[in-house]
Amino acid sequence: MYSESMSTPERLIEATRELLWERGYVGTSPKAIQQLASVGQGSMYHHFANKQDLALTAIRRTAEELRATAEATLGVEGAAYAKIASYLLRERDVLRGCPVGRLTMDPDVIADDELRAPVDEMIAWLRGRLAEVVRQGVRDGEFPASLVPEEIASTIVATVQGGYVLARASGSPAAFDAGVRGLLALLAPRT
Amino acid sequence: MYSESMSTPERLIEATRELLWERGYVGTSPKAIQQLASVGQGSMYHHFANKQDLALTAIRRTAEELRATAEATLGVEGAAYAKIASYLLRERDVLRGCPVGRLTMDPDVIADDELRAPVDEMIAWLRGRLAEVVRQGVRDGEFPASLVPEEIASTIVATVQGGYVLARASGSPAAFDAGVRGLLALLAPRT
DNA sequence: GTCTATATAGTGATAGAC
DNA sequence: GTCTATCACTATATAGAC
Repeated sequence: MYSESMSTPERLIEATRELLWERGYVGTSPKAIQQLASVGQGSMYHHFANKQDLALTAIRRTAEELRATAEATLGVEGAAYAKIASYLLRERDVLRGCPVGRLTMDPDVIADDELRAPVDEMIAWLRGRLAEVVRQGVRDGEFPASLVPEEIASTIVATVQGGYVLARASGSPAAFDAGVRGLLALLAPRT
Repeated sequence: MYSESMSTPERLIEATRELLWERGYVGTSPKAIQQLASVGQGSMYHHFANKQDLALTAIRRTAEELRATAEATLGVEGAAYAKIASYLLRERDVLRGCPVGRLTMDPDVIADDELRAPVDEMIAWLRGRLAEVVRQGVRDGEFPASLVPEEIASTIVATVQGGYVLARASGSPAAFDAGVRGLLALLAPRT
């Protein structure tokens, strides 16, 4: 239930973001969105053409938010390892999973190029941004020159996305933390 | 459409496995199962109490199969790194994702302890089994003693599970391969 | 064991009044 | 902009005949 101070379209978008995160696209019905947003059937279809249209708006906003969150941990001054650690160790609602990554398991999102696009872009951007940081680390002698920045970046993103899977399977955030600590140990500069 | 030589329950289980992999629990309807299995409504409810019952049978079988597949790569004689590489590099239908891991993103699976149990057990077993291999590697001096086997095992499983996310987001298996190569580079014994 | 009939609720909209 | 009515279809079964 969203504040009455929010406009109707705004409440619909926020309700959709919430439900997409919780239940995915296939598991989210227009009716559920309307109820969570306290908006009538007619209103919803006045502001948005259909479920896909609303979901697209919601996904784009969520992806943009995640990008900003990541940049906040990676865009600071400092050593590459420290930036990566900061990204990996930032506070997360682990058991809820990643609101963007989880959409990749949704058949209707993957089947629809328009819905998949913002998901793809966000993850591609993150891989590229992390590759930059790894490249800096190699350049500074922090990491061995044998490492391929794009590969390590993919490993980092995968560890996070997969960490959510482990955590949700076991019902505990501990599994996520274990995976992250393992990766940090592997990345740690040998002194 | 499954062979007529398979029994009715068998066709139902196989159809359910297929659909759970493709569309998840929330996205799979009894009707879709019946059609794929070429089994009538009445037949399905004769052999299985309901959707949950059938899904449970299907999930258990898939988990068991995955366990056997993993053991085939990890249970051989050889160095720890080689076993891990063999596990990571085995052939996979990358764009389809993991038939067990994907269920962790399904709200109705996570909300139902009975459905979650086989998923949890399979992933817990895999983490434990990989931890054993890492422990062997540490014992043999293949990996630094500073590594915590349970953590590295979690990182390995997470990289695989997350690799599927990257691949499906980008629509290409290349992202999965990149993540795996990055992890193998980090694990590679420094000579 | 399999089939058809029936049932309640939900899905994803469209139409038109207010 | 919002509301109610309506719609064809699907979801998830249950009941009972064959």
